[in-house]
Amino acid sequence: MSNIKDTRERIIEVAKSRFHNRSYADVGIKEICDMAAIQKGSFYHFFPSKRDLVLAVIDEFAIDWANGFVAEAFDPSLPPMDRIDYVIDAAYFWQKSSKDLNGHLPGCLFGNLALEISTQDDVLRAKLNAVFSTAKDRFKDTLDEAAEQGIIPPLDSDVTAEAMLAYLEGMILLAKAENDPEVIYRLGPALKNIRIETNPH
Amino acid sequence: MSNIKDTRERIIEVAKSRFHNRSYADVGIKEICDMAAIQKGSFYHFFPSKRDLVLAVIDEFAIDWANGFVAEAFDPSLPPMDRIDYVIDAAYFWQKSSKDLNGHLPGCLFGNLALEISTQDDVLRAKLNAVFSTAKDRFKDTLDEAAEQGIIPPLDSDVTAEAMLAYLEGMILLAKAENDPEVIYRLGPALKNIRIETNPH
DNA sequence: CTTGCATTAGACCGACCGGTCAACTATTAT
DNA sequence: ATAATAGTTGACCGGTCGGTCTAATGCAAG
Repeated sequence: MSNIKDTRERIIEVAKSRFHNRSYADVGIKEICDMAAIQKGSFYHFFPSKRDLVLAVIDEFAIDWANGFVAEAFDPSLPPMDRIDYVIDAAYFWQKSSKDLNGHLPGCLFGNLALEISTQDDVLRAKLNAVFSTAKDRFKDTLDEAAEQGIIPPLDSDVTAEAMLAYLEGMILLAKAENDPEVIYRLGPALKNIRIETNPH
Repeated sequence: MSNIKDTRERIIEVAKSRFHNRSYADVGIKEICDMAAIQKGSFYHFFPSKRDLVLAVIDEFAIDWANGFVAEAFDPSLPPMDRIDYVIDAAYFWQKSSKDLNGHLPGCLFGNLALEISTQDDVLRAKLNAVFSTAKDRFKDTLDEAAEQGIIPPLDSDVTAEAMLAYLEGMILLAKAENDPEVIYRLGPALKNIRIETNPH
C-alpha cells in the first residue's frame, strides 16, 4: 500500500538491476545505497556482506524468473513443442525491451554471474548451477510430454534439455556481444530441433 | 633465446591468464605487476590504461586461439564434419586440463569478457564480437565445404555457423557453472546436427 | 512512561584501486 | 664520447572499495 517499500526489498531490487546491467564486481555498495536512498549502516543491517546480497539477489531473481519468463513460456495449456518456441519469444522480447530502455542487452543475469564468479566462489557457483538445473527440468518435462504424446521420437530428454538450455544461454551471449536482440530470432528456430539420443547400454 | 622475456610480452601473458581464470574487474594492475615481477611504472610505460591492456590481451588471445584450438580443430585435411567433432574434443581437453591445473574450468575468455563488459564498453564489445565473427566464419567454411561435397543437405551456412558457435559457448558456460568438463562431452554430439534452413524469399 | 528492540544515520577505517611522476639506468645512434 | 631515447624504479596521488561503529531514532509491548 505504501509507496515507500521495505528497505531490504528496495536494496535487492536496485542490486538486481545493477548487477544485471553491469557486473557483480563493478557495482559497489555505495552506489546501491545511493540508488536505494539509504545509508551504509542500513545496508549492513540487512546484509552481512556484498556476497550475501548477491546470494539474495539470485534467490529473488530465480523467483522472478519462475513466475515470469518461465511460467509464461512453459504454459501447460500450450502444446509441448510450442512452449519451446515461446521461450525464444520471451527471451527476445525481454532483451529487446531492455535494450530499448538502457541501450544494451543485459543478457541473462545467471549466465553473466556464472561466467564472472564461478571460478571464485563455489557456493555462488553451486547456487547458479541449481537455477540452471531447475530451468533444465522445465525443458525436460516438456520433452517428456512431447515424447509421450508421440509428437517427437523418444530421446534422452534430460541431456537434450540441458543442451537446449546451453543453446539458449549461448544465443543470449552472442546477442549481448552483438548488442542485437535479432540474433535470438535468427538462431531461435534451431532450439527445438536439438536432439540427443538415448545412450545405449 | 633469453629466458627473460620481453616485459610487454610478460605483462600480456600474466594478464591473459589472470583475466581468463578470474575476471577483468577482479584482477588489479598491482597483481599483474607483481606476477610479472615489474613495477607499476613499467606497466604504464607499455600500456596507457588497464583498458588498453585488455584490448591487447584480446588480440593476443585471438592469435593463440587461431593458431591453437582453431587450427587444430579446423584442419583442412580432415573431412569437414569431422572438424566439428574435433572442436568438441579440443574444448573438452582444454577445459579439462585447466581444471586439473587450477581446480576450476575457466570457460572461454571471449565469452567471459563479452558477458562481463559488453554493456560497459562498446569498443571492447565490438572487438569481442569480431573474434566471434571470425570463429563463425570457420564453421561456415566447413559447412559450405560439406554441402559442396554432398555430405550434408544445403542449409543457411552463415546462420547455422552462428548457431553452432552459440551452442559451443553455451556448453562451455554450463560446464563452467557445473565445474565439470564432462558437460562438453555430454552435450557435444548435438553440435554437428544443428541446422538452420535457408530462409526462402 | 519506560524498557527494549529493530532500524537508520553518517562519520570513520584501513586497504586497495587505477594512474602519475621525477629520477635513474640501459641501450642505441651519431 | 655524447646525446637521445627506451625502459625501469618506487614513492606518491586522490578516490573508492567493502566494511565497522556509535549514536540516534522509530515503534511496540508492558
